[in-house]
Amino acid sequence: MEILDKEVILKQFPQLEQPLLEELLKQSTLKEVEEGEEVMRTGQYIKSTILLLSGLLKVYREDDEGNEFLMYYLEPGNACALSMMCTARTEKSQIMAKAVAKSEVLLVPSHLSEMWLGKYKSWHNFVIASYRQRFEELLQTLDSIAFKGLDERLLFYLKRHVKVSGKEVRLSHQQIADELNSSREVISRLLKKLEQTGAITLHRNYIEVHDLEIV
Amino acid sequence: MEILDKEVILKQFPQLEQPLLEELLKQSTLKEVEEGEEVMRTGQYIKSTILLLSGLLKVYREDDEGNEFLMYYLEPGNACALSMMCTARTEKSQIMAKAVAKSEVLLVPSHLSEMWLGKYKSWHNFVIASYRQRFEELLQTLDSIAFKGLDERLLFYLKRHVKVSGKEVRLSHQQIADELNSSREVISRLLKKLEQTGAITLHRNYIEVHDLEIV
DNA sequence: TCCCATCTGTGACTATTGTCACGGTACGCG
DNA sequence: CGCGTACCGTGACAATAGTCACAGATGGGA
Repeated sequence: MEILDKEVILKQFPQLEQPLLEELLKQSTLKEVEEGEEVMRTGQYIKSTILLLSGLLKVYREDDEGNEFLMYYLEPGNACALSMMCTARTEKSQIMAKAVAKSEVLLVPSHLSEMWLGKYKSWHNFVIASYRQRFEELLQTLDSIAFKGLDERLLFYLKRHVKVSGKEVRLSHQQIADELNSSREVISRLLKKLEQTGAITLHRNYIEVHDLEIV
Repeated sequence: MEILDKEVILKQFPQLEQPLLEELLKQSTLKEVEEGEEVMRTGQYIKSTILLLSGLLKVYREDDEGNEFLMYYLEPGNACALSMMCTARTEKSQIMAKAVAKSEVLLVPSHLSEMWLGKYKSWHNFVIASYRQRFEELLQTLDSIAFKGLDERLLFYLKRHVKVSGKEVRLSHQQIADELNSSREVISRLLKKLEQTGAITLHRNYIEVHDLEIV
């Protein structure tokens, strides 16, 4: 645990009121997580709200057979309000959060987070807004799975990835297939088609995105 | 708007504290909805939290082309905390709540609901618990769509329906197909297979469920 | 009672997605 | 610089789900 730099927090969470920030500094834990490291898993003992200071997290679902699919990304300034919500069940499927890049997170113990809901209006608003945003994103994911074919889902996936990490998508076809719960060959084929339209260019281990709207 | 029977509310929501119940009686609106009537639609002007007193609601997603899929059911004693969450967007997809049977709902204006979060501990707990439950159910639906074939999804659907409305499932194949965002013929075929295992018996406009666990 | 609207069953065909097999390519490391 | 490992491309085939066409069943009014 390091000394928290108040300015860093302030910059990411300008909407939080002063006294709340003071408490945040005193009561929360800063944690650095490496790329690929697991940040949260539903049903774990420690329940905290997670505030992302830097880096990038992906939140995804994993079933009992190791299948997974991406729910959404968390960017700096976002909170994973989910963690407040998750009961300590040890059931089959789980929600996982993993660092996509080296990240810094702030862990707020659940009891504090709950208390602050009443104590600090700005916290209350922040948590509600977080929920709202995450929920909307989850619904978009849900829609694309329920209503769309794999080709459109791939497009949706790429757009989202571009939004959080830029036009150089450094992923193998296998990784994409995993996050869409599909198979490598199928993704390769679809990507090839996309390349033929001129929307992207394929390279080893990364995809250069030109324009995904033209498709 | 009728005179609210305090005892009815009390029975459905025993976990709420006395002064809160008083306020509920004064400030909320009772509404009767007929079978098939729409109770909520995201993006509508009036934002309220919905408490279900009697009957049964289904909450589902509908996209711009009229496709739909069932998210979950709401039973008496449940709240649709979602309505607090839904911004007034007029986007493509929507969350809808519709009465499956004649129902009575209590509408709590959003600003009160939010205020009570701080004022009444029991309300806070109730809302959080509602979220949690609905969210878990939504995730189950999500799982079944993402990871399972249509046969398993149908089973899951039937089980859930049995849980809320008993072993006589009064639905046409077409209705089931709609709620699973599939087509009638496919559902008919799968149901036929289920009948052959002895799990169900098919009739016109209703399905007699014997045992869905044996499959 | 008879007729029509609705519901159900089924075969044939198509489209999409997943699986298998295999060959080629690029990169990193000794 | 060559060798191995991971990555990518592709054809053939299988499985699942959606579509079309049509026939038969059923039940509720006129």
